[in-house]
This record gives sequence, C-alpha cells and structure tokens, in this order.
Amino acid sequence: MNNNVGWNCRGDKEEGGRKTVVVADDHAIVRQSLVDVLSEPGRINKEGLQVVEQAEDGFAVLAAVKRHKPNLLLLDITMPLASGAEIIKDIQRWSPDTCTVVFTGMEATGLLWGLIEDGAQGLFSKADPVEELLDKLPMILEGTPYIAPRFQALLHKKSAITALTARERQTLSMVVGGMSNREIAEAMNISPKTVDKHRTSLMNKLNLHSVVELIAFALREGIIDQPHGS
Amino acid sequence: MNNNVGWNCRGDKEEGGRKTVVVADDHAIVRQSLVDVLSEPGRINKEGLQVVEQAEDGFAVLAAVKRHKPNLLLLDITMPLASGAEIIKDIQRWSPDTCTVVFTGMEATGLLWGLIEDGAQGLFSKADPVEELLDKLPMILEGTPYIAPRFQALLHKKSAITALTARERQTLSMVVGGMSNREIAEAMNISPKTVDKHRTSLMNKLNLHSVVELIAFALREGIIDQPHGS
DNA sequence: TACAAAATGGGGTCATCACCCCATTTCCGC
DNA sequence: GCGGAAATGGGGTGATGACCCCATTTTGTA
Repeated sequence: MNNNVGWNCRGDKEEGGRKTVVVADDHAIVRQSLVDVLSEPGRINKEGLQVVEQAEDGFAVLAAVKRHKPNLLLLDITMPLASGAEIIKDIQRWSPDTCTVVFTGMEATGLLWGLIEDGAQGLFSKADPVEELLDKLPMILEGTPYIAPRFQALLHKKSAITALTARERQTLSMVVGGMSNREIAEAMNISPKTVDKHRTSLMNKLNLHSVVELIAFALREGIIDQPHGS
Repeated sequence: MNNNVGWNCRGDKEEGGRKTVVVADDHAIVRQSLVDVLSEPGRINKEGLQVVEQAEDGFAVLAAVKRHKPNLLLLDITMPLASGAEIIKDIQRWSPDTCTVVFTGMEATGLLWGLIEDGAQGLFSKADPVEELLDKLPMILEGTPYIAPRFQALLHKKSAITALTARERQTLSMVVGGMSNREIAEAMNISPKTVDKHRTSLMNKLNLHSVVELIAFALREGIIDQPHGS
C-alpha cells in the first residue's frame, strides 16, 4: 500500500496549457461519451482537457500511456488482453506522474482493494451518474484521491479474503485456475499434503465446501479473469 | 424459434408522430449517451425518437414497457434483478408490438442464441462504434431484423452446446450450480448412476475433464448467471 | 527472546468423481 | 414397424477431494 495522498498529477506535458488525458474503455459508446464531456471547455476546468489518445484494450492503454505520459488516465479495468490491477502497476512504473482514475461497472470486492493498493487515485462506478465523476475529477487532478460512496461501502465490509494467509490465497487462485493438488504442489515446490492443508484451511475460513462454491466465491471477489460482461 | 422476419414495430402510440423508445442499461453514462443521440432530430429519422422512459434494472424495464408499450426497446441484457433472455420473452408477452433491440458488451454464445429465439429484432455490440447501431435502427424500425457482424460470426461457429442432448444440458446447469450427482438425481427423479452417465457423456462431448473446466465453459457460454462485469 | 501465527508435511478415512463395462426401455423419424 | 438416438440404470475401478488426526519448522512481532 502506497500512501500517495496529496500526490500530484503532474504528467509530462500540458499541451497548450490544457491537461492531457488518455481514455480507455472497451466500449466505443463510453469512450465517445467521456471524450466529449472531458474535452468540453468549462466542464472539468475552463479550458477543458486534451484527450491525447483512446484505447480499447490493455495493450493499447500501456502503449498510449508510455507515449504520452498524460496527466490523467481514465480507464475501465475489465478490458480484453490485459485487465485488472496489473495494468495499473505497469502504468505507475512507466509513467509515475500519471494520475490513474478507474471508471468501471465491476463490483468485485477483491479487485477493488487491489486497485487502491496499486495506486489508483480515483474509483467511480458506471452505475452512478457521470456527474459524480465530473464533479470530483478537478479535485483528483489537484492531487486528492477520491472513491465513490458506492465503492466505499463495498470496501468497508472488507472482503472475507483478507482472512486468508498469503499461501492460502495462492492456493485459491491455482485451484480456481483448474490445477489439481499435485500440480499446485509442483508449482509451489511443496508437498501435495501441504497444498491439501492450505486448501482445507481456506475452505474452512470461507465456509465453502466444494470447488463449485469456491469458484462462485472467486467470481464474486474478482479473483477469476472472467469473460467480459455487460 | 419464431420467424418474425418482417415484423412490424408498431408499438402502441407515436407521440406527436415520433416513434417512442425505452432505453435500458445499468450504466448511467451509456443511457445518457443513447438518449441524447436517439432523440436528436435527423439522426435516426428526421423527427428524432421520443425517449419515454429509462430503466436501470430488469424490473424497471418490464414496468416501463408495460406502461408505455413503446415502438422500440433498446436494452442491455446483463442488468441487475432480472437479466438475460427471460426478460425479452416477458416483454413479447406484455407488449408484442414493441421491437426489442439488444445492445450489449456480453459475448456468451449460448445467451446470444436465446436472445434471437426469444424474439430480439436487433443485436449490437458495445465494442462496435455506436454508428453501427444508429445506421441500422431505421431499418429495424421498418421491420427488418439485424445482427451485427461481430455477433453473426459468433453465431456461425455454433456453440458446442448444441451437441448436447436435453438431459445433458439440464445436468450441466445443475452441476455448475453446485449440486452433487445425488442431489441432481433427486431433482430429476432418476438414479444417480444415470446422472453420472449424462455427466460423463457431456464432458466427453465438450472435451472437458474437471468441474473447473466445466464452469469455465459455462461462463463462456453464458450458462451461469455471473456477477456483472465491465 | 519468547510467543503466536503461518507454513510445512505425514498419517488416515470416506465420499465423490471420471471413466470404463454392460443392458433395457422409450421415443421420434423414415 | 423398424432403426437409431436418447434415456435409463447397474457394476466396477482408480484418482482426487474434503476433512480429521498429528508433528516440526519458519517467520514476524511484541
């Protein structure tokens, strides 16, 4: 967890005095809508933002951010080719001054925690009116992180997954990845019996009793990289 | 499968000569964007469409359609409270003259088939530019069904699930629902051995070898009602 | 340093699953 | 009505999973 409260979304350049932004979402209609409203003068700030590039998958996002080092990256984390929290970590490495704001319809508690720990400065839900995002963006661009109330509520009742130890989490993700105890044991360089122990222990903690229940849980928590929805 | 090619999207009333439409999507930004562009005169037709109501969940959709009996219903099928194909069937019953067009980011082949069989007159992907939808809407409103090329491709390589028999499909959905062979046997009023037979047979047909693989398949195909994404 | 939690791994048991064999019956289409 | 696919269900086997018991070691933290 990095404590970057008060972080400055400096970015690399501000073309013509306007702050730059990369918009990433796998849905064209959402991208278009965001671009329209972000670049409109007087909406976010008096000049409007400069949308330097759009991206519709994870690879394109990384490429765009590397190229432009924008002040702001607005992205949905459920995208093809590279999704989830890893992308944010990559972005922090390649362009640490870019301020990353997540705008998503996903509600898996496990993933949400990851986003914050990896350095997302803003968290907004697509279920909320866009105004929520627009209202808070100026503040975020000044360096104050913000999380939408909807997500704050989800984060408060903290995920049952926090009760798991590191080893148990690794085991969980391999189990839902379809690996047998023996395969997991090889991958972790430990005995199958230890894997069995981790497995029994985590199922006990989560009060689950079969692989199917385990996967249902993993889907809710966002542990599984599932085919995209909505 | 109903052959309603050439169906007329009459609806109930055309307020002020404009065709009426209900817009349903769980994401506010998408709703707003659609409403803006649909009601704009000269875009779909010269008068623009009359957006009579918006809905953000399955119940609201049904209520809105019952109330307005619009010419057109534009909806995303992955919504809270009531999702998927059942909603379309309900709508056909309550307002048979409403023309239902699905606009979604979902790509599960199994569900797509259901949508068409249940009477969707249009199928568009959120990954495509909105223009695709706008261009084809007038035609659909005249009564000619249309499916976006992206989905046509998905539908052509028809789902492996079509190789399954009725009993095997029932078994499949119960297995991924977390039921044991014994429980399934009780539910179906047959012997556990027969369930075992169905199970073995369907896994053979789908070339799967574990419950986890089975669930991964079910997710791809849209058999499982998964937590909403994107 | 001392203590607790985590991680390691061995023993066993029982249920379930994946897959093979086999047979009978039921039902739909030609 | 005949044939074939589907559905039914019984026997069996080996593998795996879900738990129980137990112990040792490692690690982090008070």
